[in-house]
Amino acid sequence: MKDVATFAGVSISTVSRVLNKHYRVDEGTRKKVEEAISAINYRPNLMAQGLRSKVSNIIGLVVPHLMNESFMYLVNYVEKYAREKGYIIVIGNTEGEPETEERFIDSLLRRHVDGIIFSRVSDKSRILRLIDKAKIPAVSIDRIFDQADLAAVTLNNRNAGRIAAEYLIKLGHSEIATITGPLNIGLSRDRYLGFCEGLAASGVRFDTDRLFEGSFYFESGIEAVKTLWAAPPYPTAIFAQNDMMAMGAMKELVRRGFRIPQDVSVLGFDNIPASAMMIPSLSTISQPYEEMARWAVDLLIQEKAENNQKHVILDATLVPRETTAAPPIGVV
Amino acid sequence: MKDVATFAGVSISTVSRVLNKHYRVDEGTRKKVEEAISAINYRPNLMAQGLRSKVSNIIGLVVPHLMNESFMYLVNYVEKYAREKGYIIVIGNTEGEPETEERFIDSLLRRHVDGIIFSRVSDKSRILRLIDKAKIPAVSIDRIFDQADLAAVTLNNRNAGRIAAEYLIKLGHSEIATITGPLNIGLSRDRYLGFCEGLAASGVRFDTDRLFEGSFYFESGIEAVKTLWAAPPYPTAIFAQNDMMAMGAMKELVRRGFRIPQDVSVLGFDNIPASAMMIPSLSTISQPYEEMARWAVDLLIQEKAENNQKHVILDATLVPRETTAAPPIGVV
DNA sequence: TTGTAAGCGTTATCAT
DNA sequence: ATGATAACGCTTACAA
Repeated sequence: MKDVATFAGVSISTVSRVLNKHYRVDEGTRKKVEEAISAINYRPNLMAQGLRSKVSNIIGLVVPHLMNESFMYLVNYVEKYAREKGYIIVIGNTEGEPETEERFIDSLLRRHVDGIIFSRVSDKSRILRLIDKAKIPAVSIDRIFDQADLAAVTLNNRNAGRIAAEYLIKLGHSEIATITGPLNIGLSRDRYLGFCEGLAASGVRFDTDRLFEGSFYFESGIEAVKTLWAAPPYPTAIFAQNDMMAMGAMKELVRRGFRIPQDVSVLGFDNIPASAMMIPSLSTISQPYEEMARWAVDLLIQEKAENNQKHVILDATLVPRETTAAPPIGVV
Repeated sequence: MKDVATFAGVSISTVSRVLNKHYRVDEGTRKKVEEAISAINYRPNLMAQGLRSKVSNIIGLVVPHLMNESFMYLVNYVEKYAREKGYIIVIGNTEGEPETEERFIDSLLRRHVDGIIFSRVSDKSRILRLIDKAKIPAVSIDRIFDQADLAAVTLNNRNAGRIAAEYLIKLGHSEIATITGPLNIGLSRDRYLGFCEGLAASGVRFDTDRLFEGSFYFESGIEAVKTLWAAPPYPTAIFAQNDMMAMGAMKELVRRGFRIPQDVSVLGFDNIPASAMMIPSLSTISQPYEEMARWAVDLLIQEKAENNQKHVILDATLVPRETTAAPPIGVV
């Protein structure tokens, strides 16, 4: 910068002023400085800028997993919208470990990032307190925190569960099983709750024999079918709270000789890319990932100005494909 | 930091000294300073540290796509190893656009990141010159650049192609088709070349009628089968250069009434999570993503010290699953 | 409109 | 062993 100044025959403050627009600078000197800048090929040092002006143009993104399609969607779209707004993303995979989580957040705070977006932070983590104390804007995805005044964007999981139940019932099913995520996670409980409500609304009673608490992993879909299909009467449809478990269920159902969807209908959740590639392609409930990411970024940026607690709830949509159909005749 | 100093009754240089170990500081004062630090809950400002000491502990990771399982693997493992080494990752999705690419690299340089890892940078991009001029350590994944003295880690794609051919031949196939990636990409050509060599080594001649140049997307797998199965004699096996195209091919083959693997064997490439979940599960060639990421990070860090051109070539491995079997009797 | 100078929070070079 | 102090590259009153 000093070089630019001497090259252009002005002081460094003038250089700074042409760099930061909205300063009144003589057209002539502006020209000279701009020429000097491109002649020297000067690039401002963002660390120094950040140190002085207290903005880093960095957003931290904290996720519990990376090898998982739904988080991949999140990372993809958050990066995209952040980039459009002039921010860069530093990403932290906490691997579910509260300690890793804390270390990462601490690193973000020491770097004075402009904001933090996190998804499914662990229950026992103290990061809320850290963030609160640092007074850094933050947005939570997939989970609401009453205590902190923290923006959040979540899916209407309860309604999504209803949608699943209503769809399966409309197809004619009444013997419906479900594989949930871990029930100590709020969104699993919500989806389950909505699912039961949806059944009840049509007068179908749900028996907990038809419930399997999974782990969101492929294998638990297999386990679920082993348990739920242990003895007749068999369900004619199954709703899994994510696509990977649905695929596990399909795998085991096919292994046992059931045809999908003629004998059993399978409905997933998440609409991961693989769901469209399955044979038959998997019917599923789709989350509006792109919209969620956009809201997260917008809330983060806006929150800096206003500071009002905001909570955005978005709705899931049904994506009917090939794994769902009417139940076999004579079974109902 | 000033606060810590006054609290402990010492000067800020002493505080700095206890922060940066390997300085000789009196045990007593060290104690006092450490107490002050935790009393005030002081956290060093990494921006200031970076400005002064010229290290940021940031690694930039540049990829052309994010919504793609193989890049997801890369991001996951690079983040993991970088974290273990004390670095954070800022991620940039260039979406294949040279301009986005350049803007991102420029932003990294202005932030004085400690290194840049990039995968499949576009041909016409000028980022090599940018990186070279900035003298920032960088490593390229999936591609070698002769011009720049740049570390690289690549897959032995040629050998991977051979492995595919040899496996299919060993199963008894001789009518083998292949779906490549875009042939203007080096790794597609290498896989194709190795594949042909593998066939030739067993005296099987490859006819370009059996070649379909795909795009690495699902749809091009479907297109490939439409073209390759337009008229008899039909291939009894097909090797796709990634799993998504293999799945597309499966989809279309099943639609046409072929059984997999009884009528047609399908072999993919990448070993994405979905490949194990397919029904039948997809045989594939696996890339050592974790090892590649570890090498990339190691090369980046080490390169700072030494500065010798390094190039690591890793080998793929066969993952036989359910979509490959002997060809149907009477066809051979 | 432009220049001077102080300061952002560190580290490193001097002295002491 | 510790303390002043300059410097890193930038922004911003304040002065001119």
